[in-house]
Amino acid sequence: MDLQPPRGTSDLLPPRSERMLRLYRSAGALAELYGYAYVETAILEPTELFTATSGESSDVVRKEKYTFEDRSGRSLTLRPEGTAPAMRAYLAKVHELPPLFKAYYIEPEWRYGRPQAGRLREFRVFGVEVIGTPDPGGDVEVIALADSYLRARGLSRFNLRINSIGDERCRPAYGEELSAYLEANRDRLVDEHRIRFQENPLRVLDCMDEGCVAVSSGAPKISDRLCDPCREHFAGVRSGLEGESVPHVLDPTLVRGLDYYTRTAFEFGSDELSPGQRTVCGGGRYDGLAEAMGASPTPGVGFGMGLDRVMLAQDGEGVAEAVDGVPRCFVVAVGEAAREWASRVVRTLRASGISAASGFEPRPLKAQLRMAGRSGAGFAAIVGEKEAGAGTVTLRRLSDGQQEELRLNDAAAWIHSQSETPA
RNA sequence: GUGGCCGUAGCUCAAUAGGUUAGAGCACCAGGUUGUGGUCCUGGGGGUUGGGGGUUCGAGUCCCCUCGGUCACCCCA
Repeated sequence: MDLQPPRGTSDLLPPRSERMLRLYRSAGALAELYGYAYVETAILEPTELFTATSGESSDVVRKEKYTFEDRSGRSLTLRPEGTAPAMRAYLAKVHELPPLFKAYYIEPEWRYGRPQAGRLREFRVFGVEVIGTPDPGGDVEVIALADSYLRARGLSRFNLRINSIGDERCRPAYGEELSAYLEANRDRLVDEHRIRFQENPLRVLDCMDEGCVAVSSGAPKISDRLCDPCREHFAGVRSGLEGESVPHVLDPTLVRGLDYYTRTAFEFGSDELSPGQRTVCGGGRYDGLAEAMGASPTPGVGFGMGLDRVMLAQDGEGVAEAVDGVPRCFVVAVGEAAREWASRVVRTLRASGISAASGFEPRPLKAQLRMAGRSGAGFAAIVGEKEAGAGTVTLRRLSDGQQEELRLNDAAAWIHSQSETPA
């Protein structure tokens, strides 16, 4: 039997699983500090939710859908992104929720494609959404939150690019102008775009093909064509970021891959990752999303952050996150007669707030001590016939071998009094 | 999804131009030390060479398919 997880998925085991849990917990803590509520949505959605919102021309819908039919013939899709499900869930319960709804989630998402490092079919995402306000303050807050999170996770070698891609008032006109321009220069575009630009001309702008780049550089810029409200909104976002001291650069070629985005688009990229997948966090405003689902207009802004990539960026920057899940004290039982007392020791330590573990099996003392050392524990509690008879426990500091025999009731206090950093 | 590279013990690797029972280090287990780990010594377990098929007297080595990883592209988290 093949023990590998399915292609493009990954198992997480210590220490990486511990680090990932750290990323989850710190994400939750930060989001809650900003006043965001935790939400969960179904991992499966009707396929239509994504085709109707992301857009038929988006890559997610065209070739990355993880789609199958259930037993009743319904087409279901493993969510490739979190915003549409979050908005769907919000709209379904809109009357029970506050008009300004700030939500965060930590969830797996799926995209079907050829996997490589930092690009998985199943990947872990920390996302936040501010639903119910068109104010640039919302944009600024989610961006500042992402920036703050990355820095708190020890990262510094990343940058933030932002752009405004307009809204339904100014984008269509710009799109036509851009289309006309691309049409006139189509012979210089890469093959794939000669046809495709008609579906969504904005897409050509972030193409890395030499010819496309050359054409893009001479193309009309959306920033020069924004309608007044969009221009004002974007100015608000930028000055807000200045006010929050969030470093960023304007990138007129930045376009989001999903159709529902309006106005603000942004991406955080890590210098530690391969150029092709350096994006660690992407997001933007989606004031048209609710309408795409047939609901009344509801503005929103948010981001999705790829935590697998955040961890890779940490690897690249040499960030060492503290590891949990290691017992403070490893209890060693010598001989059958001491086993009962040993489990009493384990219970007592735990009741005093000291994480304690044992090896379960009656192995030789040296083997158990080896296990204690391997476990990463700071201390070993040696319990044999002698201790069992005397109601004591021998505590050994594993960093230097110093040890002391104490009454069980004094053991926890003694460990607490020791240095917090066992070697 | 397109193209390239890679795949030998848990890990890192070795195995002359196809040639006998596929080796080593680390890790793991046991003993030396019947109550003291991380050092040392001795011994031990562990591989259908990713899987399948083919060529050959003979395949880890050559060919095909397949699975997986990886890099670039597409695109993004």
